[in-house]
Amino acid sequence: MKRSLEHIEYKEGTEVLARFAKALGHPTRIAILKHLENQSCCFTGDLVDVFPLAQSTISQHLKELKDAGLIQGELKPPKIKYCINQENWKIAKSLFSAFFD
Amino acid sequence: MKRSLEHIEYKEGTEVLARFAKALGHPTRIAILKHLENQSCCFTGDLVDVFPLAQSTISQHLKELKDAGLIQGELKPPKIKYCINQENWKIAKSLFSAFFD
DNA sequence: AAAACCAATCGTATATTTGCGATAATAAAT
DNA sequence: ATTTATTATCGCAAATATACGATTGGTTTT
Repeated sequence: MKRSLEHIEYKEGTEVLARFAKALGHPTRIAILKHLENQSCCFTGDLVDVFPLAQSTISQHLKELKDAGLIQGELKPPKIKYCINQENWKIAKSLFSAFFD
Repeated sequence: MKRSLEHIEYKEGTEVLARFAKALGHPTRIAILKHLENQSCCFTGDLVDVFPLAQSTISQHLKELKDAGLIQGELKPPKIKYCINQENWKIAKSLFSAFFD
């Protein structure tokens, strides 16, 4: 990809916002988050039932959202309960609303 | 990529929101939009001076933003003046703010 | 200890994105 | 008509993303 060697310096918050936006940049992930907002929490299996996608694919999307900090997983063996990460959600919310004036 | 043949049906607004988010999913594009918000408008060349990226790379990012509907280009030969597409900006703003409760 | 359940991860294939230099396109100025 | 200025597009290479089936890793139940 021929990336410039040194890292570009962006203004405060720019990269964080882009990171959140990137995680939101797929309709399935938006749908998962909407689902979580309604249900407050849910298990991976619930989503596999809702979306016509393989379990591994759902799991991958959940990982993306988790890596971006938008959700968190709580162990409820043998399941995992996913919820919105309220702390980061607030940050995302404020970054987006600041961005849009 | 082994995509499912038929298109998944998402709720109203989900794909539009994901489309906007995807366009915002790169720090350079966030920075370009921030720049446009400050300057109100600018030329491709201005951005090439601001960012340590090749002209073709900047042009590509502008194309992405234009395709997503977030900006629009006005011909000011031989330059092109880019501005935020206020109409779609409002839509994006309201979709994001609705999404974040 | 074995079987069952659930979710993550691995391996793979394909598509898309990101970046660059080089080239083309368009319009203005000479 | 040629040159100049500005931006878009092409072609390439490398990185990421998306999707799947198969496998693995935990935990509970039998």
